[in-house]
Amino acid sequence: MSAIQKNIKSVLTQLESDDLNGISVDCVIFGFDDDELKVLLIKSDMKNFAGKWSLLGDLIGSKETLDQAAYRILKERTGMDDLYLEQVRAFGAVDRHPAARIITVAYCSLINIQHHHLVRTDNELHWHKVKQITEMAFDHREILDVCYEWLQKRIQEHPLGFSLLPKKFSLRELQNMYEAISGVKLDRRNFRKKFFSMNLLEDTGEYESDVPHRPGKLYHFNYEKYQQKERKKWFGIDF
Amino acid sequence: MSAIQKNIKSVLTQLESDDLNGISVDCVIFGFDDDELKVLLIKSDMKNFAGKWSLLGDLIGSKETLDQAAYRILKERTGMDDLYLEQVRAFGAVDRHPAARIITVAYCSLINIQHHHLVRTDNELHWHKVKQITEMAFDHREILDVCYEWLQKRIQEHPLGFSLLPKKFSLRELQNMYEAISGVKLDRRNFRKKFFSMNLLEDTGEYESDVPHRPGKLYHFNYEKYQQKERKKWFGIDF
DNA sequence: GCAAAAGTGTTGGAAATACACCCATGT
DNA sequence: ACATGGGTGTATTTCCAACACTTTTGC
Repeated sequence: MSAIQKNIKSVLTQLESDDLNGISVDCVIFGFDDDELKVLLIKSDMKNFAGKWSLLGDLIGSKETLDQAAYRILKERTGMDDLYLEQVRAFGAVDRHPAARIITVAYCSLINIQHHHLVRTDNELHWHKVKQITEMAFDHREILDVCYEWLQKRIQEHPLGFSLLPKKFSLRELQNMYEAISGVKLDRRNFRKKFFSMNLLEDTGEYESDVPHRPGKLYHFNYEKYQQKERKKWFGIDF
Repeated sequence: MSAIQKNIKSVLTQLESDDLNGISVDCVIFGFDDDELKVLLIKSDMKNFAGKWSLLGDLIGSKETLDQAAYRILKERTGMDDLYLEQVRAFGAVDRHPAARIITVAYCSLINIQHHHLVRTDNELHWHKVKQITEMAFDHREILDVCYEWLQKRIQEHPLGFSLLPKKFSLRELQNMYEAISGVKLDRRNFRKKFFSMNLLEDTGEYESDVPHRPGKLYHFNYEKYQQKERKKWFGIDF
């Protein structure tokens, strides 16, 4: 066996060994429309999962960070690059992908469905009602579940939910969004009190139009003011 | 060029391509001793980081899940396999590892330093005070910071802090642990009220010994009771 | 007896909850 | 005129924060 052959054997062995695995990024892209939480899915093009719905994902490039890969996937599909995006966690079951050992890092993204048009609509890219989704390809159902629970928790402690709404929104829309995501009905007056007391909603002076009732005021969320606000460090033990 | 050589070239090309990356798991193992939060580190054996401290990590095997890899690393170093362990998140900066493109998944683990003896103490495995750590190898300082913030938040909403204490502990120890991790001084009476009102601490009937003052009662945390307790779903918007 | 921490209740203020009526608009 | 949701205030309750003295043990 020649030296180069030995060298090559070593490389091939490495490939089978513990050292190398594939890594992908999967994006759970949530939208809010018609008072319901939706998620953007495509039809899987793998034989094993023919007809099943799948998250938007791709293998990560060797020259891009995880965040960059996630933004790239979003941009490819939505054409937008200013979306809210955050890593949730990695999923590493051995047999989660039938073709190879692929570990995936799940990202959660929030998008305003109205402001947005899908760029590539191949593979039947569609919005699906989160509540109505049943079976999915790979372990994507588990990933979706984890991301949905992450979102339910996260909207309570961080103002990311505004990314689901238009820049200018009514308090009703805001409340519907919170109710749809959390699954909890909230008192309208207390909800308003809560948000007004934060001093982060600014009156745009505009009103809803095309509603068959008294139009509500439109507000926008002042994110800069939120950033400058000092966070309280300790919230208190509660479990 | 022979067929095998072509094949090999293709494999080598793949190695350089976007498809394959290395994946590791790094464990941030916290302990609590002498009223201070500590973390378990080893001296890096990489030339680039000679003398710098490093988290406990390893490449993931092709037949093990991420969680299994993390438990394996813990077991190898501590000899224990019933530790609290939870994934925090993945880190994927392109140049975070000087030798290759390695993405790592960070896990946070909590251990009671007393109940435990280090099995392999090579590479100067040692406990370090979290507050006194400065420079570290790779991006491990960032990982540690993220995990520490994760811990500060997590102990408020989940009873994982008990893993840092002996099975039987005094309320003083419990409070010291919370104060050390959060960096916030708490009122002793209110702290007691809080924990007693949960009905999850059980009086063991035993008392501290070898303390130069009135000994305190020892309690243990009833985790089963905690599990059975129904969680309240909605905590309220607060940001 | 002295040092050092254990143990224990009350009170005032803030925040969360529950709740009902009039108003503006489109049809 | 009527149907629909917008907009508003108050009373009650619950939770949190502040605060001081007596008790028990080791030395």
